[in-house]
Amino acid sequence: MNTKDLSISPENKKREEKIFEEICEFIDDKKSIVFDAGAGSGKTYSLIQSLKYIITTYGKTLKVHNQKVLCITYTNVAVAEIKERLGNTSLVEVSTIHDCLWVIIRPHQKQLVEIHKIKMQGEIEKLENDLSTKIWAERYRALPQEQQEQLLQMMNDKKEVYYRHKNDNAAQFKSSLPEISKIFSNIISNSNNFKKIIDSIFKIQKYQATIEKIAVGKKNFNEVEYDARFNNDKLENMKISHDTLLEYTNKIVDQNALLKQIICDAYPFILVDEYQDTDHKVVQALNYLDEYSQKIKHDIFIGYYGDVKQNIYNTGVGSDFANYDKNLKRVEKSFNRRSAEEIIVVANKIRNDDLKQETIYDDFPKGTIAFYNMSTDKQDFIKAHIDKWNITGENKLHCFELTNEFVAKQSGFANIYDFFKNSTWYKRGKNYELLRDHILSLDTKKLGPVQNLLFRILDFKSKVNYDETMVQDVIGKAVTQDLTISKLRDLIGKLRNIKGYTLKAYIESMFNQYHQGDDGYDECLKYILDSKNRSYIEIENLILNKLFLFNEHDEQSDEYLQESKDKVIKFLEIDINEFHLWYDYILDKSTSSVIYHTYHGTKGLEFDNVIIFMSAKFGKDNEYFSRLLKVLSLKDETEEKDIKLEEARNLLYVTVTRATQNLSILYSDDVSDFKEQIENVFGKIKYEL
DNA sequence: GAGGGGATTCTTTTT
DNA sequence: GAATCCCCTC
Repeated sequence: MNTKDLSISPENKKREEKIFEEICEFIDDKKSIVFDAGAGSGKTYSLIQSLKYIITTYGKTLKVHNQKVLCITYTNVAVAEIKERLGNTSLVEVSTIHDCLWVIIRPHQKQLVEIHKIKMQGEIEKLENDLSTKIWAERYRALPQEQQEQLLQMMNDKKEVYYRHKNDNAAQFKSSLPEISKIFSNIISNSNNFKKIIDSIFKIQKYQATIEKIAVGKKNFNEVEYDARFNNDKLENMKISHDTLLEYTNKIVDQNALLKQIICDAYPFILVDEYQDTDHKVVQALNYLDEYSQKIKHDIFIGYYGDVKQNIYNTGVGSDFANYDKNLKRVEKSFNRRSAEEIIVVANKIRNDDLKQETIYDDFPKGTIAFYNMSTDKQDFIKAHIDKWNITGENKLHCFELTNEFVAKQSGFANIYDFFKNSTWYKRGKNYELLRDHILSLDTKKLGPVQNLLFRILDFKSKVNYDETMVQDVIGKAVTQDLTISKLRDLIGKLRNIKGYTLKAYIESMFNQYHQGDDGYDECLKYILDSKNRSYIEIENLILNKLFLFNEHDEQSDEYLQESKDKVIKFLEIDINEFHLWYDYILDKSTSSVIYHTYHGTKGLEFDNVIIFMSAKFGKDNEYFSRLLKVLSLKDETEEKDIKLEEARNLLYVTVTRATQNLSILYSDDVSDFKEQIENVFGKIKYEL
């Protein structure tokens, strides 16, 4: 939808300007605000506008005092977008919350280490408490003291064996620890509980040792480090992750008056993008700052830009925001610049607060919205809509699914997804959580190691015939020695000669032409693969090792070995077109006229034609959406704040407001209990196409 | 048929 | 890593 040609009445223009003026006044008065703007209202535009106003009005003063405007966002993508839209300026520091906080607190190592110590002491207490209260530690508790100590001693001796066999099946695990199985048969009989107990004890030991090392001032233990790469703390190694960074910041800012003053002096203007997604702790820390700045009469301006109803992750403050600073001034923007009237009306009903949007345009084309309830085949449903909405490669259809697995499968690479999902590595413990990022992340840096290798090959394959810069890149990096023109031509010919209808064939073809000492070809392979492997079988083994035989200590049975090998070969023999679809998905450049997304992944985006596939359940919750539909049109949920309900409502709001022109929802489960509720919001339910 | 223990199965997203 | 499913034993 191109909104450039649409017209806005002078009256609406004036009203919109007035909202901006209101913000400017609060900026001038250093009165902190929360700017609530619904979906499609141009919230980011207002944020940029505010930043520009601050620069033009206060730029000189800021420069003189060596001060800056701080703009914090939730994601790196948002940082990039704001930087681009804002243009070049040294007066504004745009950064993610975590980066920014770390820069601020990092120099205060003395205090940080102290906080870190207290944190570990707290963790030890928690673990000890678990051991003395939790059911899984019942049998450990029942042991007399000296036996507990004996177990501890024995396990410390067997530490290596323990970790080596921890992931074996229960019988094997037990037999790897024969003495324990004999003396402590009662405890180890439930191996899962046993592991929990031992892990807790080991963790306590580690923390105690680290506290000790801090006390004696051991090298490497006088500094806390923030490691953004992992999601878990490694407290014993003085490493913290995202959440703990916020926790420490919160403590340090609260405790340290001087630091508060330094921040207030350095950043008299702080703008927070998508405030509803920021963590409780961040809002709390900012709150401390605001209060403190008033106390010392160095008023600062904090602007929270966002929309409570678009809080779809349970990590953000969301509607709890209202509980923090009751003195915030509220600015609302109720114009919509995105969608057709029909969609705005429904969206207004879904968000059950008092923010009601209206279109800013006089002549936005008519749209459609429909709620279907039937158990039709999804493909038939899509086909019907392709006709109805004149879907083509230019006018695409965007379908929303709840899970990544569905998206992957609908997008045409089910076999690839299933291969990784069913591999041993991704089934092991917490690795399961990495599956999504490793296969589907649009940020190629986040792909798994195997996926990354395949991606490199596919990237080369897709570019070698069309993209001269790619070829030059490969060749350029590759050829250190001088090649004659004819040899260079040979080399390019060879690279373009790599072919195959499966990855297996393609990789084989890649190595078939390889002879040691080949002019440049070896260097090319090195550049493409970023590995030393120079035969198909080595690649096959690499995948096998990463996904099935990763634990070098494991002695695997022959059957397991054979089975795994077969899986890898079958994987590499998948039609290469499936890999192309995967590749296109990763790069977000699918040529298909039907594109799939997860609900959550569409946040911030907009599409002309949208189908939302919905069912009662989501994840482990069998009534995730049916529960919401039951009360959909009811104004008040105040009886008691229902977090799950709120989350589902926000998610529905976000998805519905993505559509600009045409929207159909297909709900596939029974609606007989809440027909009226649905029809109050979406109009008559349709039972056939 | 109860309960103990093992195996299998999962949601979304970001830092 | 927690919840649930599933199987075995008494």
